[in-house]
Amino acid sequence: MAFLKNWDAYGYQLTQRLSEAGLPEFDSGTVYRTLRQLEHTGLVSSSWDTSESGPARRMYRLTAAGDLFLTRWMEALQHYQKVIEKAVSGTEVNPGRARRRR
Amino acid sequence: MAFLKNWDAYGYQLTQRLSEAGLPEFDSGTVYRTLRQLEHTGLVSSSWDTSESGPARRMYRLTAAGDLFLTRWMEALQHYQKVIEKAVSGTEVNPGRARRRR
DNA sequence: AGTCCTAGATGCATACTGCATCTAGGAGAA
DNA sequence: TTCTCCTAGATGCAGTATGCATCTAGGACT
Repeated sequence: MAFLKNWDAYGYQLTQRLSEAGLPEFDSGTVYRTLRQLEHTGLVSSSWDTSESGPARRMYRLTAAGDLFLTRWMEALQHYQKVIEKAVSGTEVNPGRARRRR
Repeated sequence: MAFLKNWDAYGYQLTQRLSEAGLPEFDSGTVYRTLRQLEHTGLVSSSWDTSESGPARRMYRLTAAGDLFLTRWMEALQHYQKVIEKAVSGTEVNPGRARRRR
């Protein structure tokens, strides 16, 4: 979804952008299915584009809901990363063991 | 794995730490299965702990390989986050369209 | 004896993924 | 013209992963 934020795109283009961006090769099958599902959920919308030559393309565009979702998701991602870093850099060793009795 | 970095732990404890840390509730079934799999891969090692009362617990500990893997994984995570942020903040609108002919 | 908590494991149905394959439009070469 | 290749999207299938519920079992407290 991040790759749709400012650039509307169609699926094939997305798979290329993703791999060019060095992301772990997203399978095109997964990309297409994910786009359809996002559309079903209302986070992206699509329309057929027959303006140029070649086979018809399905243009995808983030909806307002998708934009909001992406923002929230990225906030969550940052939050998780902080949590993970805190966990890794935590200097406590085996904190709070042996408080079993009640 | 981040939650094993400096604290050895057993599965039940991990599920608690994860939920206390505000991470999207990891299912205990998934946690146990994942630990077993990590052990199978050699990223963590385990031993039975019967020192305290209650049912026996399986203590998990990061191996050297696991430590290395975690480091690499966190580097990758940061990289992906940068890529995503770059994608989102990109101001280009529909770059390089219409270069289809060859 | 009965209930509750800790600790781990597993069965099952569903969901997701990678891989291969299929349709189809069109460009360029032979 | 015919053959081949590239773009574009979709789908079947097998393997894997997940969430949920359930099961065993030790021990504490009432």
